[in-house]
Amino acid sequence: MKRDLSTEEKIKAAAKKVFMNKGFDGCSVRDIAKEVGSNVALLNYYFRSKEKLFELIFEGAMSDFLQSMIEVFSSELSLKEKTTLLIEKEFDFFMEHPELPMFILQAIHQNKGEHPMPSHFFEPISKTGIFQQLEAAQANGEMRHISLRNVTILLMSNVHYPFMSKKLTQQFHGIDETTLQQDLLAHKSYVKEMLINYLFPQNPKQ
Amino acid sequence: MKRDLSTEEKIKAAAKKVFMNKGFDGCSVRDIAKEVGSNVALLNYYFRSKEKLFELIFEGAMSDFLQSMIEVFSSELSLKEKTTLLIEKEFDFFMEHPELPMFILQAIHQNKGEHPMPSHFFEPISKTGIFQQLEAAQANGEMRHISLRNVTILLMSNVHYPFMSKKLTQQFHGIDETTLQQDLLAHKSYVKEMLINYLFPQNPKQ
DNA sequence: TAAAAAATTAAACACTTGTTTAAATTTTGG
DNA sequence: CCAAAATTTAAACAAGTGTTTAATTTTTTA
Repeated sequence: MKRDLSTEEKIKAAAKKVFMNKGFDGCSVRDIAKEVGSNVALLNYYFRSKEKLFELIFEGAMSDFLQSMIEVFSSELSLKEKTTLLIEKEFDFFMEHPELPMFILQAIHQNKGEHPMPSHFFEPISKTGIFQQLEAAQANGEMRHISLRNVTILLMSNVHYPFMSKKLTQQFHGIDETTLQQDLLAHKSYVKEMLINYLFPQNPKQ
Repeated sequence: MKRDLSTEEKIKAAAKKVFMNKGFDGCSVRDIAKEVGSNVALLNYYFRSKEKLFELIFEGAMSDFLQSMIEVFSSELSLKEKTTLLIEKEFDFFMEHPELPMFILQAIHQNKGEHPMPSHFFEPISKTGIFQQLEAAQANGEMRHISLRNVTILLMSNVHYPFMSKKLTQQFHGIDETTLQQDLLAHKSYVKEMLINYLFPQNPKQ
């Protein structure tokens, strides 16, 4: 009765790897089976279908994707400190998992897998009280008056995109992985300085 | 002997639409044929294969993608003015073609289509003399000392990403297309102010 | 207008797709 | 140890894939 989970986990790991590299449409279940080193039917034995397997991988990825956000927002820091820490943490995380932003955005863009989204992912973040803190900081004069949504766009743009565009950047400038890695580290500190200066100006406007 | 180009163009238009929406792997040639309202064999009659057709679409998209850059760089303006103008133009362009950034980055990410890239796209930009202008502006003290590559990453992040993440943003915040459109317009002016302030500071560092 | 060329089609090709079936193997529990 | 359950496999399934062929229709041109 007791089932050995190692096979199930091996399939998930293989599926994650293949899905990340080729996308849902870009791979077949046989590609994944080959990566596992087993039969195709085994995938449907553990997970009911290719789609269900993908949804599982997607949810895990999404969870990782939002992890730093919740961690940082839950801490007892000023908004300025939280912003710095968030950029720091997200950057370090995506340095280790550079494929994640593209995977997430592509899946959502093409509506692969069921995305509960609205409340399912929004609520945990809302519960950290970050929104109230933002309003308070803006009322304070500590922070520039920008909507939460626009702050989000600014942050995500500067943190996610550089990893999504890795290949484009490499091909465009004709540089190798190591050089790009250095550029990304430089980008991190630029973004920290630029965003902090902009969002928390010395002489706040309005 | 004179061939009517309208069919060929109709196929290209349909292919562009379908490829943009579903990606190379996400669609079949029959999907495209259905969009055209014709037979599958016709696609291979005009273009030799699905892949060749995709490469054509990709190259056109890439050309559009870099168009504003070359236009602005070729003008007779200061670097600061060029930066403002570039953000302005790219934004307006992507407002009209929001799917483009995701299409390009996804194609490159998954190595769909042959990407000549290195010189083929880099050279025309290099020929505008923008690199010399950048070095001069930095020697001047007019501009912050940031490598060309990092300037590129900063600009692209803030201009491309917001369009790539449209669906994510909408689902995340639970907003409709019109509201997002307004956010994007706001983002444009934020980015202009933020980037200009950062790249061309009043009291330049170093 | 009639022969030649071009455009369009339906049908078939060989192959891959995700999934299912049923048999074989391994593991488990009494 | 041995039946029962769980796991793994090979094989087959129907449907979909990109591409090609050959026939048909339309257009061109002389």
